[in-house]
Amino acid sequence: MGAVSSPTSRDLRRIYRRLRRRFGDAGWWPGETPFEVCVGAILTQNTSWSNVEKALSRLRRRGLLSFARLAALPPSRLAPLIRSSGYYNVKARRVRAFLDFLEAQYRGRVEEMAGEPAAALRARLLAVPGIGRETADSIVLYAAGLPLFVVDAYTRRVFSRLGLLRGDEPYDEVQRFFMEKLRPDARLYNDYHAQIVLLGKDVCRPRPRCDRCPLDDLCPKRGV
DNA sequence: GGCCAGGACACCA
DNA sequence: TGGTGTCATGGC
Repeated sequence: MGAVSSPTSRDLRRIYRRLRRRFGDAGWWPGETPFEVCVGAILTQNTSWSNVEKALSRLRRRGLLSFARLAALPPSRLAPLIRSSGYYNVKARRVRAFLDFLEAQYRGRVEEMAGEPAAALRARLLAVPGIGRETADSIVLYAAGLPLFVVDAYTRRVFSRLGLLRGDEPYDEVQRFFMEKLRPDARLYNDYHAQIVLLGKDVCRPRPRCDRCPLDDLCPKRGV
């Protein structure tokens, strides 16, 4: 149920190879440290990355992109610094909640999160207010390096364009769609999702311009 | 000036 | 359980 058609793991690998051919090794999450990845994952909620990058750069310039420095900052002082990322009051509180969690559970060290199973870490993160499925999975995969496939707006858009998803399936269902077909490999999940985002940014816009899409012959919307 | 962007959550029926 | 409103900036 859910998927419009029933692609096999071979289909997903074929799409991946096609994307790799176009974009190369994405080697991707735009963050310089695992800690930055966590902060970025929260700031990018429903926000374009360019706006997030402005906020991260601001924090970086002030030397605030570390647990110790950021934890010393109350949300009321963090909020204006992340203004460009939108929803800044909400996000300041969410960053704070994450920092409290990180301190309580992992002594403030993101690296220590990698020491437990992906599913267990995900469940813990989901208990943090302001961290939902996508943000939790982004942290698990891109900061902790554990194998969970990240589902985001790009994932839904690209694969619904391909006719392989409706696009409105529940998050966990879309995640299973990928994880049941791909081997549990964090590097694969990382790069696959990165490729999807690159394609989504590049051609699979809401108003599609599919003329340059490397998946043309797979895409029912070709020529739209 | 309107639309869109790598969500999460409270509230309501 | 599903639908809706809220949070907000910046680029095009």
